[in-house]
Amino acid sequence: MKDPAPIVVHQQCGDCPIRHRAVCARCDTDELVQLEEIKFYRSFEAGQTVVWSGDRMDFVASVVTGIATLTQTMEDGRRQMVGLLLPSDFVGRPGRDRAAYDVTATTDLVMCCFRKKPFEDMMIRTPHIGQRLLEMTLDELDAAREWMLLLGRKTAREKIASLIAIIARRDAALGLRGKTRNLTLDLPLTREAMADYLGLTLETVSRQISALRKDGIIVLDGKRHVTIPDFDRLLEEAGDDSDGGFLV
Amino acid sequence: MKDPAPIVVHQQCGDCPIRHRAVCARCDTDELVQLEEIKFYRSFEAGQTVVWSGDRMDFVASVVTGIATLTQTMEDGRRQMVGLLLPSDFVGRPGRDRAAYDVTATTDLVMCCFRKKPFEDMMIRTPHIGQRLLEMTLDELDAAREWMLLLGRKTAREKIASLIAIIARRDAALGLRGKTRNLTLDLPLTREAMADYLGLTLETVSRQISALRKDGIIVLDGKRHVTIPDFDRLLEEAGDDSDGGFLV
DNA sequence: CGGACACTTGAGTATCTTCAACGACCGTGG
DNA sequence: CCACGGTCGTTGAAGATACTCAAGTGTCCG
Repeated sequence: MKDPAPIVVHQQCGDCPIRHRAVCARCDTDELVQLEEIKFYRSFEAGQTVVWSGDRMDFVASVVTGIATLTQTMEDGRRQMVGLLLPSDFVGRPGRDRAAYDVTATTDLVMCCFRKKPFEDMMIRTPHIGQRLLEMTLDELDAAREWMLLLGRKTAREKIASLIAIIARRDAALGLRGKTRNLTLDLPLTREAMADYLGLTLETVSRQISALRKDGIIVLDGKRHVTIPDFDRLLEEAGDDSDGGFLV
Repeated sequence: MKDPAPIVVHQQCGDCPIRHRAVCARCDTDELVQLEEIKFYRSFEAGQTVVWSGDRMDFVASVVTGIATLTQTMEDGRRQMVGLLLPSDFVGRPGRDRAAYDVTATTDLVMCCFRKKPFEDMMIRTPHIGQRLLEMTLDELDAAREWMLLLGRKTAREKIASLIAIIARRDAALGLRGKTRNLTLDLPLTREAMADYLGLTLETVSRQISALRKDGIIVLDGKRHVTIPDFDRLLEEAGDDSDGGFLV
């Protein structure tokens, strides 16, 4: 086993990579000082569980770096991913003391955690936080609803194409963009995790990725590195309205 | 065609049936007075469209009575319902001026609408509204995620059982409850609308309802009226954790 | 009575899953 | 160094589930 990821003891909010996208985005300098009081960092290695569904959770948090997933599991083991958390995304729910989902680090992960009670108190005093959280939650709700369309109505091939398109857009939104055409990205998920996200089996995921590759929609370099020669063509395969390929 | 549903010109918020559940739930008397200034009622007949996806929307609203649906449609006509709006549920998004989904009245419907701009201004002045909206949005997000599990991983039979269970719970939450066992309810949706909700075809919906009836899980009286002899048995069929049959 | 609408049921088929075997990669330990 | 086991991924064959197409029922309403 690798050494545990280093614990970052402290970091100034001003230098934080997610300063302008996270729940604290609208906070002024004074409010940041208050947040610094109640925050602490936690690191997780790829594969580690952050919390289990039903566990007591005495903090809320922002993803600083890395990727985490939210999953639900049925008694017989069927699993569905219900959220993919990228840097700046928020975890936990003010006003609830137990986790509703399993949270798992799929890459090495650093989270900026706030003790729950002080955070809730601060939300009442500090409208900026609640406002930003509302905005982020509404965005997540939109994303969830788009995902419902995918889960309910898209074919396996369309699901895979959609997933790749979504990852491409999110990478772009995080500023990793090069040009719009001949886009390149790394799949941050195993085939199994993709299957859990898409409501498929891992075999079907594998087959459809192979099919998209054979049809020239994507180019694979290794198992995880993907090049998209023609993004519009990918969007067609995804069944999305081809209009803008824009970020939400 | 029937006469249009009567337009309710005005109603005191104090007498409103959703006073304590809607976005205005936490408002004090003074705040209600301000809301009365910017509110108006709109009525729709069963089947009417409230707004089309992409349409300009200069109001946000609460469902007062009746049921509405949010649906998304793909270019080739495939449809997925992404929200079922019951009394007290909120429609529209502050900060966005176009509808993201089709909103349709499935029963006669009365909505309490707020002009968007004044409502947004008031949200800034009145934390109670934003707080309540955040709470409601988080609840909707949880519901959407539960629905993702259903869409991605449940069988047709489980989907139908889940839908019936959810409607039963929502009826109970709205106070239509009798006893917990030998529960009775009306399906507020056509087979087609159920199919759109569940990510199935209407034929599969019909077949699975028949199957649940033959197996004694439900008793049908007409097409829409359902009796549930044993709610726990229904929950088993739904694949849900059988623990509490509780509201959320 | 006839038509529209919501729903049911049947037969054949497509899609995706299940079960199974196998390949590539990687760190470990003899 | 290489064999070993583990994880991750690919591919094939058979089978189950839900879809498509089609016909038909029941009810409401003009």
